[in-house]
Amino acid sequence: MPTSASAVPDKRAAILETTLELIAARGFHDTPMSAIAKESKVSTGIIYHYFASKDELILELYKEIKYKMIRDVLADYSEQAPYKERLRRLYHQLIRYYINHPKEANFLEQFEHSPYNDPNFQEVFRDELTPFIISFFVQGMQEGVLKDMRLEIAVQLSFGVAISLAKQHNRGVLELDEEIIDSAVDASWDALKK
Amino acid sequence: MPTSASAVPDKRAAILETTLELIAARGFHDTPMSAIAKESKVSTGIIYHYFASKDELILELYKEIKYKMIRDVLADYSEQAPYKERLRRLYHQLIRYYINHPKEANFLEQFEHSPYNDPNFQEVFRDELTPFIISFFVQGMQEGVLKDMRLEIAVQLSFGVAISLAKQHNRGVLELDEEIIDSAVDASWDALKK
Amino acid sequence: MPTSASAVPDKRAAILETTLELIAARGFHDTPMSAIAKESKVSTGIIYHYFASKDELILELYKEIKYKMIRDVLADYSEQAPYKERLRRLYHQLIRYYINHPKEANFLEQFEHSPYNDPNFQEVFRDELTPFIISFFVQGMQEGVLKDMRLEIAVQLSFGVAISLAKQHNRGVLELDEEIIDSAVDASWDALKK
Amino acid sequence: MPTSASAVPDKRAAILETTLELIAARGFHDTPMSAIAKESKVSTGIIYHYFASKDELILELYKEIKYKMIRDVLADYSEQAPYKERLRRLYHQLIRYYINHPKEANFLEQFEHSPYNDPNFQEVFRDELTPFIISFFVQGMQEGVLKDMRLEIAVQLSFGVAISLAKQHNRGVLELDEEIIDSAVDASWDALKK
DNA sequence: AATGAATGAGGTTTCATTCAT
DNA sequence: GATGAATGAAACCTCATTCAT
Repeated sequence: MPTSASAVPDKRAAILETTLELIAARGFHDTPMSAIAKESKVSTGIIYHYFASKDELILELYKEIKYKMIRDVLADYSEQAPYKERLRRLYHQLIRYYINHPKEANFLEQFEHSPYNDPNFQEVFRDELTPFIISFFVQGMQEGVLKDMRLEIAVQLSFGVAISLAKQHNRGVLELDEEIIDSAVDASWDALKK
Repeated sequence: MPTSASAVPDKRAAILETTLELIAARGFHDTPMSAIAKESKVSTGIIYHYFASKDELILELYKEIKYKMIRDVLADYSEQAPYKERLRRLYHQLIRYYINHPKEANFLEQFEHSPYNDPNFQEVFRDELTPFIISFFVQGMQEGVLKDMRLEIAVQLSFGVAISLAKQHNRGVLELDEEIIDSAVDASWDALKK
Repeated sequence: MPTSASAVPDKRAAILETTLELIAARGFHDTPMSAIAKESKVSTGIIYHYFASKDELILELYKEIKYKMIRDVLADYSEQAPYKERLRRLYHQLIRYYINHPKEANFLEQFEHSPYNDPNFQEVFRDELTPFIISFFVQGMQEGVLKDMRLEIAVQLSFGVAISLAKQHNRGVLELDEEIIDSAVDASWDALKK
Repeated sequence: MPTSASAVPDKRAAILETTLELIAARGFHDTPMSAIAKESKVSTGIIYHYFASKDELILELYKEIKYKMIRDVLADYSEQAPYKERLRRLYHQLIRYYINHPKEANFLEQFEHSPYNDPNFQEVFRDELTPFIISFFVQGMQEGVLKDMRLEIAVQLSFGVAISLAKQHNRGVLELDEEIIDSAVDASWDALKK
């Protein structure tokens, strides 16, 4: 009998962790609930105590990972630094997160390119990153340091590129280091700056 | 009794077309063979006459679409034009293909972010686009018109951005036109050029 | 609410029993899992909870029946009786088992003449009857009461004949009684004795 | 275009031969018509030109093999030889056939222990061996050279044993030679003779 | 005679979910 | 909270048979 709170195994967390691992390794279509239960060392029944359905479990996992990622990436952001430096830090943070959390990165990619990521869901889902990014680029344009261009283009030329590079690093087809990342930042900067 | 070739119902093609439509609309995990058969107006059995398994069907569909895309995108490419113009044309062709073939684009995205796209498969798969793109950027750097940078970075700053924009257009979150595309080309060009 | 153990429906046992009945009546190739499920009054799914596959189910059934048969046949065996008497008792017990368990007998015959009975399986399968029979005949030869002959020949001249006769009885082409069995024992004895 | 009769491939014979091979190797339940067609290098359709159904094909194969076996076994039978010698020759011939035709032997065993061998079929099937064997033993008893016993017992003590030994030889668990066979004949003879 | 594409019922197995304990 | 036996619809795939050519 456990006598301290910490001795209670947090089944909910174990289920989420296992789900992440299995989907990262085998994909949505090869991750049955039975495998999640077995790997988590819980019964199938208890999963339905914590999550209404498999879809709810996956959606919940997505939310938690996405929020954690946003928190991480924005952690050391400072309004004080010069604009390009702020871009550089975000760029690095984004890549760092993807590289340090390959399973999470893989899951996010799979999710966002699958039918789970339907419009209804994204409407309900409160993403705090998008408004931040919008204001980041709007601010740069208003300050006259960035070209006037569609925000979507600016995002892809910077963070979109960062994510693509991190994905290639995780796949093992491109070895990133600080220098290479900085060269990408510089090139992106050339694309964005007035 | 029809005697023309067009009267021959090409079941194999019908199956591939239906598979594309269903996966684009509903995703891998919601596209059973029974639905493909019904929608194609063929029996389930005949699918296995043309394709050894569901996986084979999906892999074959991927190959056919990818090859067609490559052919389309490279169709009007000309070595004669100045370098930036050649980039611009590829950029536009890529976007045009994605916009004119939203189902194919969607399928490619889903496939390439799913476990179907495992290393074993890509090793066997003969992609003719990658070598072309490599030589395109290597040439630009050797001519001194492009910055020296990792090819992967150059690719993302140009074609990666193009694809991302086309995807957003197809999702309805960004309305692309020639002018906007050209502004993206210009920004990419600033990123790449020496 | 029933509280006795007998109220617990032993689905595993029901599945095995039904499988035996159906295969005895209709053969391997006409005994689908769906029929086993329906006849056992269980869902198809639960069969796979107890048995990994149809083959596993059949193999398991074979093992259980074979072990039970061996136990039954050897039940009243006594080292005390004279040699011929011991032979006679084994002969009778074997026939009795086959006659009293026609479904089991039929299943064993079908199994042992089918590809299920491949060498790999028999190697793993621990048959306790074979070593017993070997020592039974070796002992008889060492005591000088039996002719020296290959064990396989001795086995067929006695127990092989017993089984064949029991099978014919079960098929209704030969009505066995104690007297007829004893006449077979006597003839077998003439074949074996020195 | 074939110009001689011998150039015409005898598809019917090829189908029967392939069926024999496949069933001997893989069993009834793993020998689909498609495999028979492929291995025979004919179309599936043509099988139905020669045989009304799969069951007909198998029944026909059984008949042909059984008749050939009977012809072979009885080939050198002579009423002239002394009784025990006649028994010995039949014994050897039976074993020789089984050993020289392992696929046929295997097929016969599988067939006769499967539901294909139902009473309706055996009633229609004109087996010329059974009447021969009956008269062989009846004659021996009438001549006073054999014990009076049920014919079924006599059959098993002689030919039943012979077949069992041949089967064991084919399975590789018992190496038969003339001497061993003769020792079995002698033992059987002791069982049968008055 | 011969082909082999085509059918579709039915085979084995999986899996999200429920529920008695 | 927790278990895991149980359900049954539905998944993928097979296969005997047919039929237009």
